[in-house]
Amino acid sequence: MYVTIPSENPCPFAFLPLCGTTPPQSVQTHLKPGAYLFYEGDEVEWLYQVTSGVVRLTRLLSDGRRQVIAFGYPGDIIGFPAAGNHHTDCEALTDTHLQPYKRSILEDCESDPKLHSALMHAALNEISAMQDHFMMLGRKSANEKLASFLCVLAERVGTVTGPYRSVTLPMSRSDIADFLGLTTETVSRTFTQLRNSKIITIENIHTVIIQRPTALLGLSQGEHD
Amino acid sequence: MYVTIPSENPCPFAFLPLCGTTPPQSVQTHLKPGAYLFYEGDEVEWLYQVTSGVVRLTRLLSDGRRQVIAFGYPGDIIGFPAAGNHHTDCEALTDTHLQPYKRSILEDCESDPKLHSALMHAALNEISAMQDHFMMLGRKSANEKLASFLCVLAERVGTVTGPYRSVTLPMSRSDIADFLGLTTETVSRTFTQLRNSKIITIENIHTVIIQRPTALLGLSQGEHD
DNA sequence: GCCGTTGATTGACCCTGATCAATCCGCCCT
DNA sequence: AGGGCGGATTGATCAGGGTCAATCAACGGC
Repeated sequence: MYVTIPSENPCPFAFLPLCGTTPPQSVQTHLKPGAYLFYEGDEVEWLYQVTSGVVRLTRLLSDGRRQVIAFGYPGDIIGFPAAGNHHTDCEALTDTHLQPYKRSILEDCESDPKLHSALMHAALNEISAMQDHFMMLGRKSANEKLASFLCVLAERVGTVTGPYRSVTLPMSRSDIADFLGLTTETVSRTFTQLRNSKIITIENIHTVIIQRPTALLGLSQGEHD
Repeated sequence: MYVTIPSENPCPFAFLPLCGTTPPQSVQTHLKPGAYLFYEGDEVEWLYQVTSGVVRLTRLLSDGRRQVIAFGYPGDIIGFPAAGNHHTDCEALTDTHLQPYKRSILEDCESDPKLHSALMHAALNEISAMQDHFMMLGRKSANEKLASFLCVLAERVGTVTGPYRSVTLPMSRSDIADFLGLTTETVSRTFTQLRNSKIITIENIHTVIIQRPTALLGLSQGEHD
């Protein structure tokens, strides 16, 4: 999941299970929180579609700076190889179930052309979503970043609670910070600001209720206050 | 071209012409500086490999903020579709020659499996390079950004002039700024800093000579001064 | 050759968000 | 219940880079 440009009526996200084959015994298809699925540099044998739960993809700089590349939500395909290797670490944030696909399906379009094509489209959509994310990282303020993040999450995985929509945040504040190119302190302060302006309420540390979705959307697009 | 993590001995960039077929008459394969190849929202009919010259891919926010998504240098494939459409504008910065490939080759792996596979790999490499670029946009200082940018360019398209390596910058300062998530003023000041510390000399506005490549590389990785 | 235009550079100042540090809170353990 | 731990919040301060504005330089047109 990337922070793409949110809109009032985005095309509804389509969770498309690519394939219903039963996974081979040899592959991990369930992860407990904190478990790693792969590390940067590992050879790619499998791609995965997240079927439930959330994973986090990260990349590290030698001096310890970290960038969260993406969060993997149900429907997302993760593990695209470059030169045959993983270029991020992948850790489960919650109990996660995965549907594995052999990497060879990317290279070989004979054996399962339909799946091959589906993975190709997933890769192309990935590129487009990442382009939107560039805009967010390079050009948006802290306010806009967090507002955009919450909008996208609400759209993707928000649940309706009474008259409002609530969002569960399985990741830590520093995960959010490293995703948006901020510090944990700034993320925390920005949450507080949003709470003070009554745009959100913070039910608990992992649950946010969006009180004024239109205001949040406005903020995400650069309107002030 | 993205700003990937530079290293002392990067794998040499391979300019792989994907295919030698003569282009169909109907497609633009040559662009003059300032000419647009496509706009955001256009339907994708063709992908292109840049064979000579440089193009610029941009995305605009409704309020005018701009992000340069990538520069297209010889060897780069541009025009990957998402939902069938272009998601950036593409303008030529110099005289540019292009090798077009029918978009259908992405969807259909029957007619030209080799080319299909080559385009798939280009898309996968694109994803990986973009991940590196995330790190740069989200986590690097202005100094590091510009140093990284120059390192990558020197590696990719630098030419040897006497004992030094020089780089041609066909794009404007504000193109560089919008690529790195900075302002033109900051880009300009950072160039001046690099010049003052004798790491580069600025031959003219579009040509930089790298006097101390190791120092530049160090800066790009976060060493101070 | 001279101006006008456009992009680049430089300067002065300010503001957002980083940094450093001090609680605070929730949770687990005994 | 009490204590300890890690993450979150809040506060105080600072600085990197943005903003606004004033030259400067290159180039094209006449």
